Amino acid sequence: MQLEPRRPQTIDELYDRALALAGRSFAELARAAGLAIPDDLRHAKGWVGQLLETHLGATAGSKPLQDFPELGVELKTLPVTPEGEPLETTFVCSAPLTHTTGVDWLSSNVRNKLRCVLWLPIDGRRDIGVAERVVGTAFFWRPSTAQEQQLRADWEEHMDRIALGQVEAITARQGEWLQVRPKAADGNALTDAVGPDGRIIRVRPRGFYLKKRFTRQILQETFTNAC
DNA sequence: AGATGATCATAT
DNA sequence: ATATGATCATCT
Repeated sequence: MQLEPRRPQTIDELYDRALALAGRSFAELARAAGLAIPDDLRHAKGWVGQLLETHLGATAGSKPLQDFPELGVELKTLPVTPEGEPLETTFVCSAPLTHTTGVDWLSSNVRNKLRCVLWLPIDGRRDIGVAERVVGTAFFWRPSTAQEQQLRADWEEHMDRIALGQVEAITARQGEWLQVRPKAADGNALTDAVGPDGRIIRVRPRGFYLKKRFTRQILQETFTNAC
């Protein structure tokens, strides 16, 4: 296979290219991309995501943009079990801990990131080597009205706590579908946040993550067909 | 076993 | 430190 470094020009082109990856092993994709295959993902957690980005022509780098800005599409890999169950939560974006006045759901990063997602289920089996794992069938998703309400309700609950200086009281157990968890390089990473008395405090950076039950719901509505 | 809290790599 | 890409590893 030839690697396609061009950016896809249309949604259809992106979709076709993503579907063409179904069934392919990470070994062949890595070889085509000229990438070395890690023994495991312990020290290469974002490796699969980057591998797929390369194959689909996404903009590499650290820019705070969607993967395909012209198409308004965000790419997300989703590790799944052989039964099609999500194996991990899905990181969405970092959580703003200061300057939160005025930010509402409609203008939130969470909503904007999730407006249109190209999900790429990937073989998440840890009992086989990375090279042997394969890509699943890609699909486009936009949140339904009901799903957007689920996310909005959780987002508002989290943002209320953050705005009220209760960041440190936030637990990953909170939120039915969307949770807030640490998102940092290590325990030394600190950022500003609003403290209980309204003053600025230093805390571990946090991020919004989709709980498994949310992505499970997406997978089910997508792959459940009437037989 | 599954989820929570912690962590890993890279670029800017 | 912040953004991107996430999974690890410990605890319950």
